[in-house]
Amino acid sequence: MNQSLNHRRPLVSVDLAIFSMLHGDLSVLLVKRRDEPFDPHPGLWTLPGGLIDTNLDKDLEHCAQRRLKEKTGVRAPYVEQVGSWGSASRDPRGWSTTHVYFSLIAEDEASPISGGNADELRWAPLDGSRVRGKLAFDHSDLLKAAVGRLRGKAEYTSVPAFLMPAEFTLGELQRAYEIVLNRTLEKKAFRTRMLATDLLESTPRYQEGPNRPARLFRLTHKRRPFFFTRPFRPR
Amino acid sequence: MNQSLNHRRPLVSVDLAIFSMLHGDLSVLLVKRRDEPFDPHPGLWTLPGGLIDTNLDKDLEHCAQRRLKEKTGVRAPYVEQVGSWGSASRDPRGWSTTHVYFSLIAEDEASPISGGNADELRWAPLDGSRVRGKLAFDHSDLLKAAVGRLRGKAEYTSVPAFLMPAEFTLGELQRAYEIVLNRTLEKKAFRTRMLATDLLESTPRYQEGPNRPARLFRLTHKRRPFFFTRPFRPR
DNA sequence: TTAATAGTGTCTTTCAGACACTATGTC
DNA sequence: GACATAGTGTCTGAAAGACACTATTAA
Repeated sequence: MNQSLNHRRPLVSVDLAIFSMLHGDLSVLLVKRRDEPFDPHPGLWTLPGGLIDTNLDKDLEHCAQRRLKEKTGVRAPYVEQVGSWGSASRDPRGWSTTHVYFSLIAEDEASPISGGNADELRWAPLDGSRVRGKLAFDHSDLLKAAVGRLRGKAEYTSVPAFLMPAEFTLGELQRAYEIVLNRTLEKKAFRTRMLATDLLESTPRYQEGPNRPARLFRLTHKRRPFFFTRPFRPR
Repeated sequence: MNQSLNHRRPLVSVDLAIFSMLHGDLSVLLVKRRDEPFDPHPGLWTLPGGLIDTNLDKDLEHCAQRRLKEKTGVRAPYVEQVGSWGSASRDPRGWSTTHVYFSLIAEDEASPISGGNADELRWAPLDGSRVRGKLAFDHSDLLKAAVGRLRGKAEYTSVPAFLMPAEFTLGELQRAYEIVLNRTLEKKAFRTRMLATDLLESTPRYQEGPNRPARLFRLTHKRRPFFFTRPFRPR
């Protein structure tokens, strides 16, 4: 037998940074680790995920979708791989690797968290690239990378549109971008940019309010995000 | 003991797409698999890489650098993670994952391939995102993703500059971009863009030729690539 | 001189930014 | 009417594109 196959094999897991926009905050879903004797970091919060199950999962994407469904009960409109991490030290149980995905869930899909198992779940609002409190393992780093990717994509793609509920106004979409980017954007430029894509379609409905009603839009059935030719002006 | 630790562990490897510009072709370094009894795909070519050695490697980056050094004998000026792949079917020996990195080697560093072990190595010129001939495992897909990343980065970053030798002319740099992007670029726009960065510094030397000598430039000691505010115009 | 590539001047085009303006609802 | 937010008209500005022009070498 080939000697290299006898190398000690690392642990392999998939972790998810599942984002949603809740009460005006970009938030990420966290799971509390159970208090069990041989578990490292019992009681600490982590990104949802876990070891690959070589019987259940046919590939990494599939594993990510399975975990997502398990925690949120929904199929996310957008999932993207952020990257992978692996080292001898990130998990006290030994050499381990993780494949990190981020996904965006619409605000109105985000509430029914659970999905079957009784893990303790919590939506944590982001403060910059961090949440309050310490995360287990290197999950703060993973989260930071995922938030960085989302912010980066917000500069020049339509990715944040996947945070929106079924119907939404351009004002709401702009606010979502502003929260992700943590800066204000110019209204006209934003609207022109968004309407130039083939991603939004106008509905015949309006959102009523204490002032002029706003046109409701919905996403067309494009799966892929739109890439703008220029980023928003940095400040 | 936690049951999940008893899951069968996947194989974990790191693979590298090492690019260089050779004789006017963007080329990638390949290794020939040895003809051994239990090895899958004996005699086929693959991207260099291999299983993580949990004794030697402290993390994935370190493993990538070690493999790179092993094959090329040089430390690449640029290494970037492309992503990770994993499935039950990509390796006949069982569930396996790989972490893919791409790196750029200057033309004048690329010749002394070897580095200690006597693997059969070859620089294969790229035709689109492929090389002539079949690669083992899913390495054609990994290569395609790595080439796609390099091309993508060429649109709006200075990344291809890391393909250049110690001193080079702006014309040579433009040709490198044109080969990577597989289209011509407008000279003035290209020069203005490149000189607006703080990446190039003028040397007092010129490259002599059968016509007007061209100023030689070198890279400043910036490690990070420069991100331009707009991509080159798509065609 | 010619051939060839290096390098520039300058006008056009594109699209984001700024910002004032109008529109339309509730109260 | 006031107020608030929706939505537009239009000028400015920054950087790329086009392309003709000049510069400098060898032969």
